[in-house]
Amino acid sequence: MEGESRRDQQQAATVAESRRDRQRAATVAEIKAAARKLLVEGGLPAVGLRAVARELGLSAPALYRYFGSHEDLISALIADLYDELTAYLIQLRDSDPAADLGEQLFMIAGGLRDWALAHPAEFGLLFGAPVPDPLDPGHELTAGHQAAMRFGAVFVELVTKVWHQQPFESAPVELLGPELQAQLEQKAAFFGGMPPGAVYLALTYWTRLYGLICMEVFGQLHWALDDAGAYFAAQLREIGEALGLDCPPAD
Amino acid sequence: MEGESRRDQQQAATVAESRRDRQRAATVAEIKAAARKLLVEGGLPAVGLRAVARELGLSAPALYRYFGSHEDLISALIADLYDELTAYLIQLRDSDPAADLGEQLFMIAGGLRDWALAHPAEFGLLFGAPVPDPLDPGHELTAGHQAAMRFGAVFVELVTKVWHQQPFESAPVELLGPELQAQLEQKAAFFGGMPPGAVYLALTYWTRLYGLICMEVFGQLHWALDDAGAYFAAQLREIGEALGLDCPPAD
DNA sequence: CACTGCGGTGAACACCGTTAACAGTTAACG
DNA sequence: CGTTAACTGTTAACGGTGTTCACCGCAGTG
Repeated sequence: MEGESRRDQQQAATVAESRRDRQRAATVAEIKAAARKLLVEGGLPAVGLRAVARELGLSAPALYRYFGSHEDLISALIADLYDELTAYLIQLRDSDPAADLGEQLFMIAGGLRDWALAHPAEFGLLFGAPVPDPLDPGHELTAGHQAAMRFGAVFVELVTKVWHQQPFESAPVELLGPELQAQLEQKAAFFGGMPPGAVYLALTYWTRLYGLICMEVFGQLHWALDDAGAYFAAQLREIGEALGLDCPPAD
Repeated sequence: MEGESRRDQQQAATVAESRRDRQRAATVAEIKAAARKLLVEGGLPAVGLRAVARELGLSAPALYRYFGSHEDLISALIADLYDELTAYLIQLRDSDPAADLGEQLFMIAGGLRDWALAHPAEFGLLFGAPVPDPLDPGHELTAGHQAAMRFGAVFVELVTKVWHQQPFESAPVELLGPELQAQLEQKAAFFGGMPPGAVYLALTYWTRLYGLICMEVFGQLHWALDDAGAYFAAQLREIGEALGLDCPPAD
């Protein structure tokens, strides 16, 4: 938790970065790169301290100069992966200047699936592991949590932009019920002031997208479908219609 | 892989179960019960060979007389958990003789969620871990796989019964597209001869249910909802409507 | 009876995360 | 400048893991 308090203070006070600091940052990056490589090659259990250390010709205890524990390393890795995924989706979203908001929504949805299928181990680490706690104890925000929020914000922001551009039909009150209505209303600010029925649809979009990708990556769909790609596309069209988007027809 | 070949052959040949065999089966059950207990108390990492052995006053190597490896024990545990979950859902489904098929579908959906929330560690073990392979290599069906099929069959069977009783409106061809249409048609036999558009809806039912429960159990919904119960109920009503069921209104 | 094999043991191997004690380099300060 | 402190690395060691081996006692059987 307090691995290098003094260094952080100094770094916060003076923006100056000495040679030591630069080399240290480089080593940290090298460690995370090695951990990432091991994760890709052998999954999470392959990311051991000794394995990472061996990857850059160090001894295992040396890593404790950079990370407080094995768990800290994994957490840092998770945060990095979130950021990488977020950057990838943003780059994908802005890749086609002619794409409207709806098309952008489709693009990042497909992009998330592509990334998940291309990096199953990383995806499982980010989304398959149980998130420890929301904000119950001292609401200590892990770097991973913050990165996860930045990631989710990409979707939330885009959905709200879609709604503000052309409000889609909200889910009816009879469907939600009073309790859910109240909960959604409470979170309205987070969704750019959308009404509860619209927040519900935005949440549905995310829930279904997450579920689909999870099932496919975790191989939970093999029994029913040989190639889940077409199914994913159809589901995406269905969700898009609910958001008032004109979806491209099935090819 | 071939832990006790001779014993299996003998057991297959003669149904007679000697006292030894009975005691052996009892010990196996005891081991799995201890493993289960440790899983509940401390999650998967708490299920160690030495810990299990300690639970019943044995040495760790003794367990190798009953399970070929730690992984085998976990696999057996997974299979048992699938069977337990399946039994629970069946019992729940048949608990109310007055319930029609649609109500039964709601009951097992809610039952699955309840079980998942009550046993998050077990749920993560069953559905959060990546299923190794569908049937690519020698399609060696693990006991866990078979148990998983029995579990899934409960849902498939009930959905098909619902459809045969009162066919719900199939998803339109334009939504599916030719490729998905062909894939679904191929799997029609598995779904009791339902048309592709109906199989698609049945699959959607399962996909959304899985995604919802996964997200909630893995804590991936905390940022948006304080209590996911109401959201789950609304989603269930929405899915039920797609299956032509008259859903109870939100309370 | 002798014999076979099952169920158990403790010792040992290789690995893991982690800590402690120690040494060399490097930056900072009087 | 020299002294000192911090930083970065080492090796040794502790307790933990899954796993294998050699051994041993006892039940069941020919």
